[in-house]
Amino acid sequence: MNKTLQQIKYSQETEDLARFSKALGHPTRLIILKYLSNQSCCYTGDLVDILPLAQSTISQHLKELKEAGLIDGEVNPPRIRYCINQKNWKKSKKLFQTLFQEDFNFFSVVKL
Amino acid sequence: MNKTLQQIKYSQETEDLARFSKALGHPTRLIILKYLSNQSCCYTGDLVDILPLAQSTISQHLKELKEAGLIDGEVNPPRIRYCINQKNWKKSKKLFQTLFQEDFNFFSVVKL
DNA sequence: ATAGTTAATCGTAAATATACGATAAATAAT
DNA sequence: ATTATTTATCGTATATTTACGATTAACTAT
Repeated sequence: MNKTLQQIKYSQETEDLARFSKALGHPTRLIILKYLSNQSCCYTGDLVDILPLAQSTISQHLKELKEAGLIDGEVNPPRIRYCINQKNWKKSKKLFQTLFQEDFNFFSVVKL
Repeated sequence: MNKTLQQIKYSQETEDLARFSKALGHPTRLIILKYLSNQSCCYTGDLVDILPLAQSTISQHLKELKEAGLIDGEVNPPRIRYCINQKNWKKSKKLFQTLFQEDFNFFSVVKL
């Protein structure tokens, strides 16, 4: 007797952590984030110089990081200046810390 | 003048962190891991009872967590006992800590 | 006005992920 | 031996991801 349900309602924390994790789930995006957190900010072109990937591909990765909330893009024509979104970066740091805490109460954190 | 290269060689750390992140990048898998880290171990059936998903879907998620190295499955017929792989769990914890460190040297961590 | 620069977006192809039901395998219980 | 239990795997459909080149948009510089 299998259950069928397309949509599950997860807690906000679980959704957030999954979204952040997913964004971190590609080596190229990790490189971008590490670069950003070191340089504080950069332009798309800086990354195009560093990474052996097409400009459009890098732009796509930046879009995903932006949509996950991990970076911001400030228009500075004709370029766009990308920075880490400090608020969400800290938020994701906290969520990961909670996940890896030695002891936590499952039911206080996990709500389906 | 766009670059074209299908395969990029990332550092082992970057690959590992991306693999762990990707595995964490789905709410259902987060729930499973949180449950496991609380219960220490469980069977597939326990998760089928908790999660409103088909048994085959849960089995698939367990497979992904296993392939990422985050859990182990010990055959205990006809059931399979799943536990967190403590070694890799700690490893991923460390990798995330490094990622979120306030200050680190980009070039000491990131090697393309 | 024209040309150059920067970076997003579009169109597309291939691969991967997510979900399901059905089936199979392996064992335990009757 | 037969039946029940547990869980992986198969087949499949749909959605998403990842990559590319080409194009477009927005601005700068000449």
